[in-house]
Amino acid sequence: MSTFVGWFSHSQISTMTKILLVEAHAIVRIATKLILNEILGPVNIHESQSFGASLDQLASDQFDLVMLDLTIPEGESYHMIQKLRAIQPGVRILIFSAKDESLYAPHYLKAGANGYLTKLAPDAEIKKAILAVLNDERYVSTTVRQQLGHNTSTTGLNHDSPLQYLSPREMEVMDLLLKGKWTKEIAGELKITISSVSTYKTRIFEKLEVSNLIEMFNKVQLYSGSQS
Amino acid sequence: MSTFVGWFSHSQISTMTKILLVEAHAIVRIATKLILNEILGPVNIHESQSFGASLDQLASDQFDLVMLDLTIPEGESYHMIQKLRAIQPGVRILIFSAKDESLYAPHYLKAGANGYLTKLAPDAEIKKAILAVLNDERYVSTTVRQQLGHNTSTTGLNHDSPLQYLSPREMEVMDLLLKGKWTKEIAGELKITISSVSTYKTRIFEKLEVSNLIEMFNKVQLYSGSQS
DNA sequence: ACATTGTGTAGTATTATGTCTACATTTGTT
DNA sequence: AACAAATGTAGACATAATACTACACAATGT
Repeated sequence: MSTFVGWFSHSQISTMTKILLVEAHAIVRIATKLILNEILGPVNIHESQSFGASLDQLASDQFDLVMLDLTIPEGESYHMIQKLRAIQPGVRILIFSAKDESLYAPHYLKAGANGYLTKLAPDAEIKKAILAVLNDERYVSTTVRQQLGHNTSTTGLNHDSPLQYLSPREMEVMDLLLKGKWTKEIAGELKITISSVSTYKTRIFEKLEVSNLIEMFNKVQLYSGSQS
Repeated sequence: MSTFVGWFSHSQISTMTKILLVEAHAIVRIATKLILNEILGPVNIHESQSFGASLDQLASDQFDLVMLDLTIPEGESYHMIQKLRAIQPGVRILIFSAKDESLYAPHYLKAGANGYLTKLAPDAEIKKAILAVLNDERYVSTTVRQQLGHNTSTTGLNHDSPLQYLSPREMEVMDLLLKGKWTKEIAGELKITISSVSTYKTRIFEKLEVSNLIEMFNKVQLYSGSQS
């Protein structure tokens, strides 16, 4: 059952490949390590169970790849990409998340991730994604690839996720809103005024064509089955 | 690194232990199988990627244990317990979910689950949970155990939904709230003052033990079952 | 290079909502 | 029957949220 695929091509890396798993769920880390060993052979894997911890690890060690879960404790949505890159500009970042890819992938790719892999992906797809990113290719599922291609408006019909039209900041606010945070709380968390949060809220509602939280909840739920 | 613990005690089961993993994420299934093999030795594992599929499998095969993720496609919150038991009354059910245990565990235990294991649990805890449930013990984390102990008033088999404690008027207001109506609108519709609506809202939140609309939404979803 | 749209951010005035308190009616309980 | 708890309802007052408006700066289109 060993599916050792061999070293990834163009192997510029002479020392052992070093990978950081940023993932709070032990059960996921276990299987990920297994898969990494299957496709890469002996490999140097470090783990973080919070985003803060991952920053520390990046600061003290050079990594080839970071596999990043989005629902990590201390997570800061798309800012995480920037913060990781601020420490190691060249590090490859593969998002590995349970959040619906068609909803979130475009945003994270835009923010600079090298790939977005959903946890719904089968075994083979996971391997493909890891190898692709290690070879400096961008990884997205075919679904998302089509989605990204489509929305360059050729057909009047686009049944893409409405979330695509949200700006990064709006996205961030929406996530917090979806967690049940109130305006004031969000303002504090993002260190902006309540007024600004209100503005985002208004714009989000407009873009999503909803008029209240519940409708928004339903609309997003529609596209994003699960995440917990 | 093999942590084979041996057969679980009181092994009434002569044939090979049969386990059903109801889990949409391949990555989680992989590690779970690994762990099961570590603690139980050779074991007969089946997998379902949707709740519907799991019902089919239960109907055609006898299982010792079902490990059930709550965010499974076609999932129906706590009704799933009843439906599984309707097919195999004696089957042990261990919830294995990423949802916050202190919020959800009590409800699922009341609904009849044999244990609630969070995906945040470390390796060792996962093993403990599986073995406990296979030995017909109820498994909960120590956190939740304390939580359950606290409200001794509810300790007595009260396995109904908190929605039952709402008065008719409160129920009415809640329904409107769930439709996204705002306070003012509800007041108009029910021909009472805004102030009264506010009072109901407060009482509803108290009874449901939630602090905002989103939590309320989730809680109600939990008890009033399926739709998607 | 210039015009336009999108994005991040707030101030202020206005409006909505929540909190605390209160009280008359039911309803439930010994 | 007698008393306690739950229910339906509000007023006064305090706090929170929104609508407008505005503006700088980035991104994009022509």
